[in-house]
Amino acid sequence: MTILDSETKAVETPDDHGDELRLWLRLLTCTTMIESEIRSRLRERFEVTLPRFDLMAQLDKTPDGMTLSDVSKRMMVSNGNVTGLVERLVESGHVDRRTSSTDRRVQVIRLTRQGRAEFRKMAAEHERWIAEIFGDLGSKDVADLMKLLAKTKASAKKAVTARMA
Amino acid sequence: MTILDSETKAVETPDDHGDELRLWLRLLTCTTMIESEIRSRLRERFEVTLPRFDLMAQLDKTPDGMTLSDVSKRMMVSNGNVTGLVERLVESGHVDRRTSSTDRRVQVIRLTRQGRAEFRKMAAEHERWIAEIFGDLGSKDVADLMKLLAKTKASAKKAVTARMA
DNA sequence: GATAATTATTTGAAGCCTAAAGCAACATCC
DNA sequence: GGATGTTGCTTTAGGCTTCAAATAATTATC
Repeated sequence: MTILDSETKAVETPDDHGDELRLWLRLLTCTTMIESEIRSRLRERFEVTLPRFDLMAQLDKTPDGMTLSDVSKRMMVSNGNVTGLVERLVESGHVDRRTSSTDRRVQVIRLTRQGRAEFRKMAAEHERWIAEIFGDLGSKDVADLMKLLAKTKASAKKAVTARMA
Repeated sequence: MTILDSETKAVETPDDHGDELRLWLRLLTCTTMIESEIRSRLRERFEVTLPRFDLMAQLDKTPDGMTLSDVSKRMMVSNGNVTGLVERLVESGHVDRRTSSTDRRVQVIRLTRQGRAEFRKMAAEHERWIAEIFGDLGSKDVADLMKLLAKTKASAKKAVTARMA
């Protein structure tokens, strides 16, 4: 709802937040579209799900392994979620899980040799897919988007923190 | 990996797609953070989930009701998913479901009076939350982001279409 | 060293989501 | 008007996700 002020210039009412809402919907649509495309391709080409791929990506960065809690924090998902995810990856032979020798509560997980080899192949293709998907953006677009999203992220983080306080 | 060309200007190797990958991760992080904040608030304040809220938003726009297939298309989720979602909303009294009089295969769903009243309250707060979350962005930022995301969406859509062909 | 508090993980209940198979009702075509 | 195909929806099996409760092991406290 816009009104015209005395100088006949469009002015928004104090509590019109339609622009932000539209921005949010567009952001969501965009992300969802890309994410579902990535899911489809991972499934078609490698018969792997995105959560599994993400978990393997974390493990690929830490050859010495991680504890389940580490994974949970890094991926920002619940502990119980990681338990099940790891269970299935152990099942399929991609991940090795063993109890820590110094603390018997702790499970240390690593990629198996096969898991690492497969992941590397997937990651390489994945990177090409992303490049293709963002292909029509020039390098200035990419830089601008990075900046604006950084600002958005900071703004969102502030709102999250404010609510928690 | 960047190299320096004869004029000492940074140039990227042909197949370096790191920037796009970083952009994608930032986009994903940003969206996920906002989405999970919205989920939390909906749950805390109204004890409602995001999928339910989204479905009610669709129904609020069509007072004459929609068929399950309509909902499925609009929300871009599977038919089976909608069946379950609607089941729970009927259960909680927010949605009314009845078989079409002209085609006994078709289920027409609408918001109940109570469902509509509750949704309106939720939607108003939701809009304020979004405004708060994007609060640090100026109106130029918002406009720029809209434009860049439109471009991104178009680029992604092209990649999706190309794969399907 | 026993008790209490903390930490790491698992389990269970519930919801969300998909793909694929199945069922019922409608539409078409001869 | 009966066989064939299509459409709308539900069901099933499986995976992902959370929260909360339970277990087990370690650390801190006295």
